[in-house]
Amino acid sequence: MSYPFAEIEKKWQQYWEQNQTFATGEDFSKPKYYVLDMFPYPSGAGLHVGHPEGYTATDIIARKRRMQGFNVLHPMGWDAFGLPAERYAMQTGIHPSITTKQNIDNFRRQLKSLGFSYDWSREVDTTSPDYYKFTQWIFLKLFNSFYDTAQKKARPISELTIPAELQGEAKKKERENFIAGHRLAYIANMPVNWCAELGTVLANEEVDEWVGKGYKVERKPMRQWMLRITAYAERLLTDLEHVDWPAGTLELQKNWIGQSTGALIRFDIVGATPPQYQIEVFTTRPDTLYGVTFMVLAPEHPLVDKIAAESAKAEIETYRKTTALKTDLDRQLDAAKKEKTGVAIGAHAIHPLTGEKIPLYIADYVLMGYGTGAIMAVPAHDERDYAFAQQFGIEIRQVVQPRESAAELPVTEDGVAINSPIFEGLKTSEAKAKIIAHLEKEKLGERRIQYKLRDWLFSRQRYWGEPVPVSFDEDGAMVAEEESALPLLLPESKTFQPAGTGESPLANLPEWVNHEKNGRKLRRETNTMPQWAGSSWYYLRFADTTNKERFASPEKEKYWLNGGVDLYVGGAEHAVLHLLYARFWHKVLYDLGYVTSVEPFKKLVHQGIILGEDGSKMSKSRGNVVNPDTVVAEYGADTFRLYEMFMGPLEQMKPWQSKSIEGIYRFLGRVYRLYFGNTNSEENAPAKPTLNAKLLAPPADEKAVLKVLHQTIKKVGDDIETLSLNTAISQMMIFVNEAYRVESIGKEAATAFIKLLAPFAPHMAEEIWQALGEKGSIALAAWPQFNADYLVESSFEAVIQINGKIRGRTELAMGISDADFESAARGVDAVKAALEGKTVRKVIVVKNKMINFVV
RNA sequence: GCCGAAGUGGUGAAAUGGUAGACACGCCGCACUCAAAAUGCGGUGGGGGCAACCCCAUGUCGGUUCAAGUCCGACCUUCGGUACCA
Repeated sequence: MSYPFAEIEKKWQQYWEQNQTFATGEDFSKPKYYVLDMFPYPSGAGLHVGHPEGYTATDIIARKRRMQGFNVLHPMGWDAFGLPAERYAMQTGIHPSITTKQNIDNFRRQLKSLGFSYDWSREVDTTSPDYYKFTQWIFLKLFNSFYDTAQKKARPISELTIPAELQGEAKKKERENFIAGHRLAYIANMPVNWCAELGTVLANEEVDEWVGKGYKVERKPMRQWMLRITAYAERLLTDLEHVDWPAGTLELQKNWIGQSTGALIRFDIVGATPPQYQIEVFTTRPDTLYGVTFMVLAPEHPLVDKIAAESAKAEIETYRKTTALKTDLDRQLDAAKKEKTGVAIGAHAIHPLTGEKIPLYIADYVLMGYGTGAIMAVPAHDERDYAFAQQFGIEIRQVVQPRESAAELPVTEDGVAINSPIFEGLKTSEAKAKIIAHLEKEKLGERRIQYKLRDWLFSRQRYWGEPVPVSFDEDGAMVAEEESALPLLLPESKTFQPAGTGESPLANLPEWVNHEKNGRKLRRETNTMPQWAGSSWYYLRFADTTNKERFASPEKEKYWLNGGVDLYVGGAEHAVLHLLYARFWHKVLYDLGYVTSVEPFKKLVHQGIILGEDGSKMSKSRGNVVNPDTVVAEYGADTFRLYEMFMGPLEQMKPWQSKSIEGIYRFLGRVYRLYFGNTNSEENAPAKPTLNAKLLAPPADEKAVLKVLHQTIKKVGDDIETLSLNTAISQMMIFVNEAYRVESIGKEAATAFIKLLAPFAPHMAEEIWQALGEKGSIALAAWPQFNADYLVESSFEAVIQINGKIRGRTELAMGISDADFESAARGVDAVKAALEGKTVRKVIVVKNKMINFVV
């Protein structure tokens, strides 16, 4: 053993716990720093080495901020609802709350063994009723709010303007439907992935897995809770300007929201006896309107049944059935093959400009969930429409002339409008503007901004989730739980199998489902919330975890969330959903006056994945998983922390290398022996190691020591700010190498250096701090100040280049004038020789660095 | 297909447009040791030369510049995300 880490680490972990070293400061006159990790799902497998990578980085910055005098909020919690615990319960009959608790205990033990400076008194658990009380409370806020499109914000549903024609007792039902249609939480029939054999709905991500096992999954409309995130599409997009996030993540969010500008155009249906039906389409290319030769509706488009010819109805039904059975994978394959299927429905629309009859089709390449679920097809200028037209023998009419006139159809790029009377000869961008103006004038359509973002499917047919606090009376009217009655507890249960009807296991508990309120017989909602719910607001709870009345007191919210979470670190796999959902909830709470910052997470960083030693992803089946417990037992927590930070840039994917851990372990041993002298073997080690007096003696060259010390103070301090922790560690190694070389560095430098090491290797730092005779914990000592004066040098090694190639070097005084620099350079023998007989055309001097002769 | 990130020694990696390879791992050597481990010290991109030194080298090909790993253009490869979004 290179140094007694086990003993040291245990000692200081106990010390921190007993002394509450990391209790969050509550003196609100001090500046705050809120640094947050994405909280883990406490799985049965325990922590793997990927978790502590981000946790160590945040711990280092949290520890530095504390030493800099900030109030630091650095908490940890558990995203503990979720499928694995429920699956396990279905197999074993053991209640998910029991396994969840065991897993949490294990995670907590592992995290504590790594010496993270969390304030453990602020732990949150999404499955605790004290916590999900407020998850349900936020749900009620969503349920009881609507989005005011004029003010562009959410408002209480009680402020919704009810149209005059819906007033009065006779219109009660219509009025309720109107209100329900505006709520931010609403019920809809949405196509979901239904597996009859499993008796449950599957998430998109799960479909492939089960289909692979031979199960049949179909798309089926089912009653679901939805959250109206689409109302926030524009703000979720534009507010990205306010955050400091990785460029790639911003791009992913933007793509996910998927804004496109174009036009909404209305086509009348031919020959309809009243009512006069219309098809609305969205297009980003209104300039191709003259090229429309057919139209396509999504197979499940509601208008199809109303306008289809009798003769086509059988074929339509067959087509609908086959598309319903198609999985997302099938659809992707179809798209790749560029083969199109569809059915002519025997009806026609009228072209709004030419009055021509346009045939109508249904085809599954048109999706009900995007735009209006119907398109105007322009085969000459859209690849999909082109493929369809070719297969069905439909006319292809070119209306855009591209720059390269030889280009083959379909031409999807911009060009000049042709065969288009109203805007003949205009460039695409101008043609778009002109046609939209024309459509608006003639009331045939209007400008439209469309988003890809869909509303958030918020219900799951699961037991292990937050109950939705809404009931239904015998007429189906919705009755929300009173806020004062929350939490609506998840009932005890012995079985966790789905009800088989597509309802959640809660439907098997009639005594819970059926209840009475004011003499009204009510049935509870049996679907539960998705796992995303609890994680969409936990960062707010950390500001005030014990508050029973509110998710957080206004004062604490305002203090800790001022400007949002200062630094949020977690995996890139959450770049879209979790971060989008949390931002959405945050904005709703902002609109309703419950939070004060526009965005929840100011700065975001993703740690890279740690691969197995073989360079592939760690997985049980490959047998390349590294367990942090093993590493801690063998090398200690400080080595583990330092190694993970030394591996490479935080954001980068990188393989685990057991050989390199040895190097870090050796470095920490070197630090230990530097301070405590060479204690050599275990037997010889004194019980209480004494300080290495030689190290603390005044240095022979104090200036040199102070120079490398202050270089290190600067480099380590700056690098922690940019989370370049690998190079911070390199600099500390340089300092230690230098200390070994000079043998004496003096007490001041010895003390300052150990403070720099403290955020990285806190246990050893405490041990040395104590040995140095300092009082209290080093975690609360003042961070060293950098002084540039010590870095000032009197001379530098000048590099002399000729035509950009190095031809010599010479020692020169700092601040030398350009002219002196040049003559000194010309005096160097090698340079003299190289310049012999050549004409110097130009001389470039980089002050205090180098000179380049151009010959 | 589209969007994004990245390609530097045997390996992990450093490098405000200004000395490419800091710091480590590994390897080689030396000291300590009967020996080994541990530890300490030194060397280590490739090629040439006794040497001083010289040449080559940051995925490929071009360009800008006195000067390019870094900026610009095209391409290749790898990894992520996404996918009939009208």
